[in-house]
Amino acid sequence: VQLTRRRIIAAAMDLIERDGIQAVSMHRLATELGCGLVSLYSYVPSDSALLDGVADALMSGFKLPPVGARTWPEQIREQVRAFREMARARPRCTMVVVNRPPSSAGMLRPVERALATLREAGFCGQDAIRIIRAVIAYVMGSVLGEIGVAPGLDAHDTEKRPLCLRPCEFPHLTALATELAVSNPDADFEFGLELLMHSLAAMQPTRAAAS
Amino acid sequence: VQLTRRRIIAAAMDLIERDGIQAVSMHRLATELGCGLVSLYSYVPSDSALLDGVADALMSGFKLPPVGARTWPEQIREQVRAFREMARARPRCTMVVVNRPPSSAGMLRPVERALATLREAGFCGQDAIRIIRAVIAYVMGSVLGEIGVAPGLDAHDTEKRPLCLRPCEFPHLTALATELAVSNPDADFEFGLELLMHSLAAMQPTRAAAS
DNA sequence: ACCTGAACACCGTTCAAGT
DNA sequence: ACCTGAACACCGTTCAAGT
Repeated sequence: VQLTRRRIIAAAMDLIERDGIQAVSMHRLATELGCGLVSLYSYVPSDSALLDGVADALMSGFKLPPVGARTWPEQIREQVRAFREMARARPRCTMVVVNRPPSSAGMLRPVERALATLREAGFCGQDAIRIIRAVIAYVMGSVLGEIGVAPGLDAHDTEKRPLCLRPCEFPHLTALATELAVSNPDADFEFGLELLMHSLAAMQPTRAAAS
Repeated sequence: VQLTRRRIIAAAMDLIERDGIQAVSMHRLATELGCGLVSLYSYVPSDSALLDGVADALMSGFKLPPVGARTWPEQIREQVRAFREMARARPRCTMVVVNRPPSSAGMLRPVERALATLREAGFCGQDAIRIIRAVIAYVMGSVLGEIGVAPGLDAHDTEKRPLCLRPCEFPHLTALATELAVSNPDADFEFGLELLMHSLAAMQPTRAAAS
């Protein structure tokens, strides 16, 4: 079985998803792959480069939804939903992406696509960039809140005690405890997405003349 | 000089802000404080608890803007801007907060305040929660994108090469390279915030009857 | 009883010694 | 020339040995 950069990164992704990011290390990865520790360094120059590779691999495997004959707001919505689906399917690997600056072409492909969608809809470059940045911020923050808080993703499975609050200091939070406990991540995500999309739809430029 | 949990966490925050999160460790913290390594463990039970303490201390020090006689949208805006100011003042410590579930009362105080603002404005508990979650997602994502990408915040000062892209594969991104290079974080942040607030203002409930 | 030095099992990375 | 075992300087945490 030949050692490859591809194989190393795939093993790292499996390990991250199985045991958490804390469990990943060069030593562990080497034993997992049954190869010498030092051999890894000829394919992956460092720890940090390994995580860049994981982020790139994950985002490259992320299939953008087909363009089809949809309106631009629906195209944006679909793309954002697809990203969130990936986050739910591979939460721990996605956290690596979220915490890493875009360091490779694979991570920018969805941005390019969104840019194309918005330019085609008639937005100028400046507006398209701003819109994408806002949407990315919302999506990243949602994913962070949704899966970053999930149990076991942090170190040591810290038993999350319910963190009981003094009602006198937190009257509203304690009053809404039951509403806060039952959460519907899908509905919450769609709600915030609609807030953004509703304002964006109102911003839609009048399409220049013909074609 | 008495050793205190307070002093330990303050030293950790200084160290994080000065040398980055990667540089923080129990060993290093002990030498920084001039105390024995093991002494730390009587005040901070673990590595992870230390970071929880940092997150809590930072958020507890975060001064909410006074309520004054503003409208609720302006109150929300001000609170969100205040958080972002803190993020800009202490970027590395803020990244700790962003990557950690709300683990203490200090981190929930701003949420309580926002909940009060929205309830007073006439929103029901469910709506208030959803709104806050959406706003938090946007703010967290913005901060993550804005300061998480900043140089030197990651490990080893990875020389950020400009990541040049092939124009044939990324026509829009390369065409907009100059627009992407000059970024105005304040304006970008406000733009996205207004997208949210604009939709929220349209959602404002008709205030029930009197008083 | 209390505090902590030395120790343990890890980690990323390097380098010289092997083939 | 190439690959890698052993080594180095770290890390979090523990425990028994000191006061």
